[in-house]
Amino acid sequence: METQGYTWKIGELAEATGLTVRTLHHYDDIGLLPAVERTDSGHRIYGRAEVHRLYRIVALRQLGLSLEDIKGVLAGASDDPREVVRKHLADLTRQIEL
Amino acid sequence: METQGYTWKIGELAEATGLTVRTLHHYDDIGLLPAVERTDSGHRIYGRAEVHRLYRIVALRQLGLSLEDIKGVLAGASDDPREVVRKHLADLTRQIEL
DNA sequence: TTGCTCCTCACGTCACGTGAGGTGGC
DNA sequence: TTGCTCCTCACGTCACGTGAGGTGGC
Repeated sequence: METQGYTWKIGELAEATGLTVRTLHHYDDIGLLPAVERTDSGHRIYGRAEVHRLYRIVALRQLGLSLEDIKGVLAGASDDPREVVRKHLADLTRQIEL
Repeated sequence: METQGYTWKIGELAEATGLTVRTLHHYDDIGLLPAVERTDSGHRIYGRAEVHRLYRIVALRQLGLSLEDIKGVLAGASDDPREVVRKHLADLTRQIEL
């Protein structure tokens, strides 16, 4: 089965999002954003799904979620992501008010 | 010469700002916010000036400045702090646009 | 062949977190 | 005396940064 549609190399994805290649390596290493495929020479290949996932990662990071928490949000297909973010904000509020 | 007016212990300052005691220890360690005085038993004492300085630190941190840069901004009496922040934002913009 | 981009270690860094073990003031 | 807050090490953590040394495709 071949990868469909347009694909991105890691440098292109970094440029498009303003992240560094190292950051994308890190996201791959911890399983937050694995490359969908590797070329024969080991180069990471990303597809449409990965790009969409990355934009969600960036948005959630912006809200102050840890990478581990983001992984949880994106993994919970049935869980309401809004609930997780709401909980995170509630935690922060509680921390400040204590 | 005695410390004038109301003074804060580190725990009070932490509670008032929502920071942790450890964070204030760290700011003291790196010289970003030294306690104005110590009690005989070594407890840190903060005065009005330190509280004001801390609020500026928190605000600048919010803008994404590193603690080292914040130190620079707060040290430069004659430099225009707005210039530093503007430079920082310009740097970020450039990074994103590159 | 020259550049540019990609790769994998692997140590460094920044801003603290988190005990460990102990002292001090109401 | 009991609690609570404070202290100093000092190692750990999170999210990458930064070379070091090498390969690969246009």
